[in-house]
Amino acid sequence: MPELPEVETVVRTLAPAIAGRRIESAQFTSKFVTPGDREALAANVAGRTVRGVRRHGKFILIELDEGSTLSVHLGMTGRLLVNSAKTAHTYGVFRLDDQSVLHYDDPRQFGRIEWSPARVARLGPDALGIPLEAFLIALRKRSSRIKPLLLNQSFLAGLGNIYVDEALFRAGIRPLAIASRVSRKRAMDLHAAIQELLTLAIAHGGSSISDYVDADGKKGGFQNLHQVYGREGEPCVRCGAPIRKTVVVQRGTHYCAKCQKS
DNA sequence: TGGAATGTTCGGCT
DNA sequence: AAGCCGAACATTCC
Repeated sequence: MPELPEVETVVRTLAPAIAGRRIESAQFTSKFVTPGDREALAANVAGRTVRGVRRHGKFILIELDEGSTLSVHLGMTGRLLVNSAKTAHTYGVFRLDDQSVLHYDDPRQFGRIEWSPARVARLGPDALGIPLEAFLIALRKRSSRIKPLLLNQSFLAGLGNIYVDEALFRAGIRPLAIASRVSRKRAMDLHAAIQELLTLAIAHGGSSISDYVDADGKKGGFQNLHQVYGREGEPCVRCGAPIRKTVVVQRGTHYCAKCQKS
């Protein structure tokens, strides 16, 4: 479910529901989602008050008392839902002091709920708001292919498979182009494309491809505005040529062979 | 039935 | 040493 726009939408819908609330109790029931001592984690969370909810890349950071932070990564199919019905894949339950309940659901269990994990510290700058110059300098230093690089969360945090394909299309760059060899002009276009794309996607509540919903259970609408992702064989919105689909680093990759250059 | 799905990590190799 | 690649994690859906 989750790339930066979806995670941001979850944060925005979650924050008003839980900020200022005291967590009466927590319960975790998946050894994958909550590795290690689940009961200790639950005990640590219980009794604390939610000071705020933030995001870095695809991580949701729930700030608790005394500067402590609970991090939630939604993986592929994770959901944080306020006052939803429990399902067969509910692996986290938070009871709040206003009698509301926050559920963490995740069929594939690729998501993680952890206490200030080290991997948050290893994240690169957030994709939304990275300064142009910093982006240009970082790109010039890398000899790897542009798509894998943009998917690398320690390089840039927040983009995933959908938004990388969409951003590269908007900037006219092939997914396999070498990062350091992208012209300054196209690199500037890519930076602008990423900012515009993420901003627009957030305004539409994110993309609901299969089962993404926000904390209130509402779907996003940005999937209707995708220009290449999920449009294999359909005409390019710019030139009319059919959108192609290949595999790059084990991920489905969509692009227009005519509009995107190496 | 096999393959693909919005993600990340790890081991092995170069 | 850094970077690339494939496999693995668990489940659902077509």
